[in-house]
Amino acid sequence: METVRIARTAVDTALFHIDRPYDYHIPPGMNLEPGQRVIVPFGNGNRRTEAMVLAVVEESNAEKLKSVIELLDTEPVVDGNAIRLALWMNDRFYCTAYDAFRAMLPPDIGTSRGSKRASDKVERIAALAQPLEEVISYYDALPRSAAAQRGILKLLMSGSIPVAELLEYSGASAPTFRKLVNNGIAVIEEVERLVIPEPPVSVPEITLNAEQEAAYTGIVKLTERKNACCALLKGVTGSGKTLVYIKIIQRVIADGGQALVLVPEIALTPQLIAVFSDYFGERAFVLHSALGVSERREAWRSIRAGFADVVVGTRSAVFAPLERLGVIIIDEEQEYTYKSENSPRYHARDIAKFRCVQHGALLLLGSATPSLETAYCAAKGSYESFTLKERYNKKTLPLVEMADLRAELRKGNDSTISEPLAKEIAKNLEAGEQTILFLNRRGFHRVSLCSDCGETRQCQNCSVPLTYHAHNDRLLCHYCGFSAPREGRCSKCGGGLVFFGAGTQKVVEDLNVLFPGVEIMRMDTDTTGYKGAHKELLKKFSRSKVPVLVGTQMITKGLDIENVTLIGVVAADMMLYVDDYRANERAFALIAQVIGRAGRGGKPGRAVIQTMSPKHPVLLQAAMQDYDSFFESETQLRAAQGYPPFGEMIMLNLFSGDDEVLMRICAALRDEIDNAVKELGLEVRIFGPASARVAKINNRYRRHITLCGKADITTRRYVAALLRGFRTNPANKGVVIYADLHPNDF
DNA sequence: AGCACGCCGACT
DNA sequence: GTCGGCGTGCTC
Repeated sequence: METVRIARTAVDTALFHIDRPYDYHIPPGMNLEPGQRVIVPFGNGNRRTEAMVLAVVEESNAEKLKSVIELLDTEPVVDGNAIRLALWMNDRFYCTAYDAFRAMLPPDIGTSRGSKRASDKVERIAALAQPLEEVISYYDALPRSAAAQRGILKLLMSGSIPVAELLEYSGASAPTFRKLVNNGIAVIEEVERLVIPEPPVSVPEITLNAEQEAAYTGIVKLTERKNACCALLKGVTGSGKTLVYIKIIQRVIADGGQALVLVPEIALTPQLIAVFSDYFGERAFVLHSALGVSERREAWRSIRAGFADVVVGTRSAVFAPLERLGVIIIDEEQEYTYKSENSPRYHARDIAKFRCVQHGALLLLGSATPSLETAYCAAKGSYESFTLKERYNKKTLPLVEMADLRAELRKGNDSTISEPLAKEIAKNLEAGEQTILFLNRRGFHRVSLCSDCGETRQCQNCSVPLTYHAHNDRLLCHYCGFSAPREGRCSKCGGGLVFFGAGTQKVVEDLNVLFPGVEIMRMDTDTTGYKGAHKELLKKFSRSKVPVLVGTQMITKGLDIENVTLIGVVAADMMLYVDDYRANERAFALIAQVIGRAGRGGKPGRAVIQTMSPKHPVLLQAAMQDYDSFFESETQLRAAQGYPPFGEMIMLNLFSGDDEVLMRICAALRDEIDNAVKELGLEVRIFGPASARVAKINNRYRRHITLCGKADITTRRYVAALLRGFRTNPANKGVVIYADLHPNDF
């Protein structure tokens, strides 16, 4: 039987429920390789669609196949490892295979065929224009006097060489070479050239302290194994994690490898970026969102061409096309920015792990407050673990005071600033030292709290706080949908209930009343709208010694100002009592981080934490920066509920313009899932349907159903089949569904 | 999602 | 008789 070569492709417009490899004839004369993009006809109307060639295979019964229309790339834009990664993502993150490729490629890769741009550097390469025998006979026929020509030809016969180098080595003049070209013996080929960057000449030597040295030697041993493995480097800000990173990267490079460094957000880590370019010069590439489309494409091309020793970037940089990966470092690995909220909904850590396995590389996770999942792996020994305890210049822990907001309420103080905090601010104003007030903005939903005992009303099924909804005057659970009428008094002690939700603006107003005439700076997403604003504000705060800075999340990072000796956590409860199983984890990390900012140099730091629950274990643990005991207690809570790391979550998100329809379909879906879970014997709990935290966006209502438990292959296959079936069922018209593994928002 | 095929009502 | 309504079904 006769076989023909066909291209197996991942098609762009194929939506998830019809996504599978599609085969096409390769027209005669077209040279196709896996990893190249093509245009193919797709669907009844044969619409021209982009597709990625996954494989070229021999097929015998290929009569009814359509043909590839056109080749988009002169050479592959992704390699075999990347194709395997994309197929894995397709299986795991409920995205189409093409979605995965899109995430790997620069946004506007365009057609990389023959479109040389003015910005590209062009190099002139000299080559022979005729077969070797012809050249030899020309060479032999040269007169004795033509030494220059002979010199040129000798060099050229051993291979092509840049014109400039040819002239230099042969000692011949440009006109001599020109003559050879005119005689049709040699040619000049213009080749697009990427500038090969040089490492910086003088690299400042790094000296590690004993602790850093121990971590470094341990980690280097892991990279030398050339066997994929994971390690956790635990160390507070200022303990010198970056120095250890640099040393390890230097070592990996010396071994012929490449390093990939991920950071949560480029804008917040300017110092880190600066350090990398100091040490690795032009061989370090930074991929950040501020890069223009063409800059990004150029950087990507240079990296793919092998000119990078180190790539530093945010989440999407995890796909950087490095072929000799020796180590991937994820700094502040617990940060939620590593999870993509759009398809493909991947976590950079998962991608990094997969790539490390492909390359036999080391995955190094760095953090002062690791995610519970990571800490758990380290605790049970599946990750190696290293700790840096000592702080840079031996700074001591700040003195932390708990300000009891219940007492403030009893005193009649309903402002956002408690008396103890006000007193400390006054002290700082007098001493000419600076103060930072931190307010968490995430989760401004209204949680009811008892003003006497500090208790929140928890969901009976999910052990997360119920949130208050004004539209129906009820308390709701965002996990399971449980709802209860709002109570007037605390069920434990009968005390009065208060709701909260304050913004930075209110804090500034209250400060203006307390300290008239004192300059107050505000830093949040409102005041850092444009690019670079964040940096400028920080500079201003540091230079002109503005007495008080009020800010959100963003002040917890990239801030290292000696003169800041007081930190105020304005509303610790707003972090604690969020209806999210990771609330404790986030609260601990944020509070530990922010109070760690107090005091540098000689001056000791102080911190005031304002709360309704001054005895809350998480607050006390954060105040002491005691991660280990936080880990102990939190692990027990998670285990009891089966939440990660003791179970994995898959969230099904559903949208519709019509809430009635959405509710009906969600209820039916839940029944269907219940049955399937029983039938297949899946080890999962089912939550929901519950309305999403932000229940309505752009007039589209959102609800979710969440599976929590063992996300093994059977469960994942079932969810994929469920998604496909949902889309094909006409009863679900008008409702959009997608699935999210390890959602950020549960 | 698109796009075609297909089987019923108001026009030339 | 035929132009076009959008229900149903497939996409190599």
